[in-house]
Amino acid sequence: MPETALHIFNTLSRQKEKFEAINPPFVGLYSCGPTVYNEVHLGNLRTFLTFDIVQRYLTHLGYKVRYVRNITDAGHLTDDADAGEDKIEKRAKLEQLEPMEIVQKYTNSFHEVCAIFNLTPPSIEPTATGHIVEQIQMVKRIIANGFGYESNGSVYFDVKKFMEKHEYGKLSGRNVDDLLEVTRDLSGTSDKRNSYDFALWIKTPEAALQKWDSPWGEGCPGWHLECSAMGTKYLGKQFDIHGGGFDLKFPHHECEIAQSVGADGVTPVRYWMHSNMLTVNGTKMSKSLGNSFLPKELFGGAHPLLEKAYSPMSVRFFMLQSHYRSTLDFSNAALQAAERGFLRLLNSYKTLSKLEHKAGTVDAQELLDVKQLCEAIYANINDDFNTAESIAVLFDMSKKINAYKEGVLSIGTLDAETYELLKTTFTVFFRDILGLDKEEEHDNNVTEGLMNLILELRKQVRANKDFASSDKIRDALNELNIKVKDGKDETTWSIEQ
RNA sequence: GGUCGGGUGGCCGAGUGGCUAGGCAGAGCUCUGCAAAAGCUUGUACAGCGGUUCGAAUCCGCUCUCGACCUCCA
Repeated sequence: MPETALHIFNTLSRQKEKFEAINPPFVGLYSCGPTVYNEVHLGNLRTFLTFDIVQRYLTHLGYKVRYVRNITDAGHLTDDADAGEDKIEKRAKLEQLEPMEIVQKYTNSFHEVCAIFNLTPPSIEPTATGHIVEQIQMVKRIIANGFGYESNGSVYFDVKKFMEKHEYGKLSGRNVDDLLEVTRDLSGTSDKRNSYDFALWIKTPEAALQKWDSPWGEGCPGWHLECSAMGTKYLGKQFDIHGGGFDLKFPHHECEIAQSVGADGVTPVRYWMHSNMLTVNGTKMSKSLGNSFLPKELFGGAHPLLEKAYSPMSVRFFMLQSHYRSTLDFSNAALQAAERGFLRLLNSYKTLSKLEHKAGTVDAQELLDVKQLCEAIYANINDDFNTAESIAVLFDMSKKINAYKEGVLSIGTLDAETYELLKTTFTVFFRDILGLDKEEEHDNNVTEGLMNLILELRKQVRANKDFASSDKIRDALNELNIKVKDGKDETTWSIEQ
């Protein structure tokens, strides 16, 4: 078990804080999900991966995690709160489908990608359209408290009023004076009192495809509102962790805080976590810049900028080799380096599952080394989910494991207990916490049986020094992406991507 | 323009006031029918200029430079 306690970098305080659950053993975790108006790209995935790790590790620590990740299927506008068009609706018109067909289509696709990428599904995946009632109720509470006003069929959050009693801008480090300065010229077209006010409820045009009745007329909820309403509903007025991408800090998350405080008078979240951007040549990956990769393109290799196809787990590993709060630059070279490294780790993982402890002469130094590695890996992940450092320890462990296998180091230098510790720690991190074990689906009994047969035959021809035949077998298998490796005592094989 | 965050060896990428991160690539060796894998050895980097300090790449200041947010964005 971990020596040190989990520390999380809290965006609110801008420093690492010891994690303490509000109601242990329960933990409420909310992460902003996708707006399902088209395919998620790799950058989106990085954020979901970050919170997958959070969820996995907290679960590993024994917490009962309720992980809520929403699906935005209404109210997300293409532009400024009162000027834009609903993204889902825009797409529906483009594809000539019902808005809900768009939502279903891209939700399905999102789920597929998550599964391929080995992301644990959330406990609850609520949708905005499924919580119109809750959102309207929240708007009512905000108005009742004097922080919202109706204007021409829409309802806005009154930031100025709010600031008379509460803080606004703490999370993103913004102050309203600054906001005023850069505000674009709205030339009186806005229904807002102040440019920094944001929409809680938006009046929709007569022809809108998605609209709902409300006390203020037909309309749709503002984008920021769904997270507040659904977070409150499923995790309570105050819950432990809320996460999302860096780019959601402002205005999205800032507005969420204001809404929750405005409606219920309670600061909604203890720890805010923000995962940094995936970049391409140093620039943020984004759909609008046209530099985004779709997971499918990556796994299939079908993208002009890709030199080859990469397996989902290699990509997952690639992302985990950096810290979630740093930007990560995407390139073929980096991806290939990660792939090679990942394969090495995967090999050790497989080796470990077959390795058995044999008693020998216990070496005190070896014992200490291994124990220290097992402690270090926990210390690393406890340090704000530092997966990069954790993986470095995994590589150190991998050296030991390989040495035992090769007989360079006797496995008997460890006592049975310490060996078990090593095995458990490596396996738990590789498979459960980092979620990297998903490569082996193609392994089945038939393949296994066939390979055993082929390698047995090959062993015989090798024994007869008929190397032409043995090489022929190896080359032919290689053509099928099956790599054959002749070890000292036995021949192993693996299917490469 | 405002706010914030970076600039680390050939590449990617952690971290830190003094102790080898790690991966990939490269070089040498061991093993091996060959290949692959594996093992061992090897590399002494922290944008620049000042300052604080016994000691800084790590703290402070300035400069250069890249990026994010301030508008939809994970």
